[in-house]
Amino acid sequence: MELGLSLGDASKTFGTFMEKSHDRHHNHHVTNKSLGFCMGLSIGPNVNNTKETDQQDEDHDHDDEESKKLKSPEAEAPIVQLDLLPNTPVQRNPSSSAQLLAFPWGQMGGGGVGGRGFDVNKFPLVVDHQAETDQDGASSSPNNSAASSFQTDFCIYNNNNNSNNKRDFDSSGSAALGNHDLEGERASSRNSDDDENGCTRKKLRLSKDQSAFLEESFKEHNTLNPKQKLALAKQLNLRPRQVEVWFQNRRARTKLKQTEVDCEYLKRCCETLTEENRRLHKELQELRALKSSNPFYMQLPATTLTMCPSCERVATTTTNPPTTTTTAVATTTHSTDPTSNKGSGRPRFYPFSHNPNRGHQSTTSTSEK
DNA sequence: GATCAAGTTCATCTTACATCA
DNA sequence: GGTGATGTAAGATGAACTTGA
Repeated sequence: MELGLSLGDASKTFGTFMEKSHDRHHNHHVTNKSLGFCMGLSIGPNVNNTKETDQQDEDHDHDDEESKKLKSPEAEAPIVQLDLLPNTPVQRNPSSSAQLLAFPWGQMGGGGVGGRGFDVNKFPLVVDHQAETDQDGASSSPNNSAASSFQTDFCIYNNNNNSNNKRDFDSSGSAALGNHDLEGERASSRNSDDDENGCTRKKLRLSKDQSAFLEESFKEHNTLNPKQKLALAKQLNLRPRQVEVWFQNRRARTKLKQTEVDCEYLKRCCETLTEENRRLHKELQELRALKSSNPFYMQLPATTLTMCPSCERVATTTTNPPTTTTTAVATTTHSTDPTSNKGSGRPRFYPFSHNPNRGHQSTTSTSEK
């Protein structure tokens, strides 16, 4: 963890550091020049902070703005590692059809049931054919399977257009290609306009059961090997390509969510440190006033702030004592309270605000020439 | 060649609002 | 004026696609 704190002219002291952090190390940083405050934050990768998700609903209006800023490629660097997957397992309704399913690789319990009892999104002919094609070693690249998926999808829709199809999905999202009528009028009109082959991009909403099942499998493995993908696709009556895309999108959503949580966390860190900086400024002004009123007061050696590598707390290093020749002396107040950094879910992230011994920092941060 | 992340496209859904009978 | 039905635009969501590594 790196932390730089500059009182006074922030740009002089840590400007270079901030630039390097921003450009090269992709560190999140916050600057507040109006306060003469400069801060660089870098958090190690092994910090678990699931508790933060409880707070992310607060201050939502401001979050939108800041989250957009932090969603830049630089800000998306994995500064912190959060586990966004819900720890609590999804409640499984005994009557839910999802429970009738067994994960193909047999790790979710109840294995071996197969797809029995799962009666949504059935593609009786086309899907099986496509799955076989993929199983035979066909590429799952977009150029192959994706294009063919359009054709297969549209073939289904066209076959169903013979009946009076008006609406494909119900509002609850429980679309079932095998049970519900598929989009008819709009699809057919679009297809005739867009593509001479009648193969336009047709989107399908996965049913709740399918999504739930994929979600469960995602909890087990957020990536799939080809065997798992094929088995899952077969069990859900989806094409392997669909399963693959779903997992890709799911990983992207997880990452996006994590970025939002990170943004929220860093925002709170910034607020805390800003408040601390404000307090220190006030204290500095008081000491300056005291010094000016009594010039023989505060005849102390110059002091710089350093970070203790072991406890990552602010330490003071006294250099060049004006009246002696002793070497630099570093003093660090090591807190014996292991809970002194609690409260944020990220230990040691608040070097200031969680230390009850304010005097430790205040007396060491105010020495000036 | 397969896979993945990142970014994008686009169909669909949701919601708020306006209009009309 | 209140109410319900209908239409529409804007935003959100998610499946599918493209590109580059």
